[in-house]
Amino acid sequence: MRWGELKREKCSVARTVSVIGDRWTLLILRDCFLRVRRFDEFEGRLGITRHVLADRLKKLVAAGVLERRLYQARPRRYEYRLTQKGLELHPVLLTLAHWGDRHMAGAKGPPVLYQHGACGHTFAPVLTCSACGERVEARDVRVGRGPGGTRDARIASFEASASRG
Amino acid sequence: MRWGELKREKCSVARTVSVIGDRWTLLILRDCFLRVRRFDEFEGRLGITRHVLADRLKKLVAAGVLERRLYQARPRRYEYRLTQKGLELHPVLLTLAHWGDRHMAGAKGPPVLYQHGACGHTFAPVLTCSACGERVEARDVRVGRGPGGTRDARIASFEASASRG
DNA sequence: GCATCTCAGTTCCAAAAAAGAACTATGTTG
DNA sequence: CAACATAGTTCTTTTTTGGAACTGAGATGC
Repeated sequence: MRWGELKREKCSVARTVSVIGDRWTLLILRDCFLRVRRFDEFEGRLGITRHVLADRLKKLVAAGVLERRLYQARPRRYEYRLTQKGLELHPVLLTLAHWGDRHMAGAKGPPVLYQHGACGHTFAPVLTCSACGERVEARDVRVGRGPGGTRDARIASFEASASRG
Repeated sequence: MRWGELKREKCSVARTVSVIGDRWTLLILRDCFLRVRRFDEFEGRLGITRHVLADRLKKLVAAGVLERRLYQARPRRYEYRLTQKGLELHPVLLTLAHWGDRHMAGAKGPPVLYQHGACGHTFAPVLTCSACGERVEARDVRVGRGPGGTRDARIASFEASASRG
């Protein structure tokens, strides 16, 4: 399977992976959330080749995750900013970072801490259920076929017994 | 930068990406959460080449995300199962899938639905703050240097004003 | 007013990784 | 004994990446 074919898969993970399932893309997005916006700053921070950086930025713009915005007229210079669609990747990056904090950090502890503006506390991200508000555990999630799905031996077709949260 | 160098970066996103930042790896993990465990079933479902599949499984085992377990003695056959470390990637996959549901689904709607066993409802994952329990928004998170971090122009060194949740 | 600098790319070649298909190992089944 | 099953490995071709140099459009320094 090639990159292009992936986005045609009937699976939201596959489709998401077709956009961000690449190590450079994920690191670019990490920096976007740290307010990095310019080509040279991405290059300098990431140690990515200009070639690949240009390619990934182009793909992210095409996917609607970043927008290329003119910030200077003469000479024309562009920067890259997260769109709303891109901003909504925040939970992905945050859970990714949290897993790394838990499982890949050295003896000294996590490299960064996150502070929740609303309450002022340093926090860890917790995934909860939109319906009941309780914490969601891997073992306690059942997967069933949705309206846009096709048959899959691993996915039950439960008659959605319930409302959406 | 090569794959191997990535895990030495002092960033939890980079370190996590060094383990799962690859499209095939993410799709393999998706299937793991659907209880796929055998080489041939991964191959058949994913359309991955055996070569790459063997490589990715080996890396995931080396990273402690999967374990290779003997399930039949003669001939010796192994299957791959999520470890606790691997199970804790569930929030990553769930947020990934949710983003795809919101932004990449076709007109018919999302391909799968998630049911929360505890409450029985179909739900969407919501990221909340471990300290106050409220929803966490991208714009409302500040990043500061943690105990294992080094200087970074983009990361403030806030004197953690608060407890950890 | 020419050389140098800035920033956002593009181009070129060599090296690494992935696709695709066939082959191996170890046994079981008909 | 031939065919089947499962989990890989090996081989060759194609694609992607790394690395470094080059381009273009102006701004700045001397």
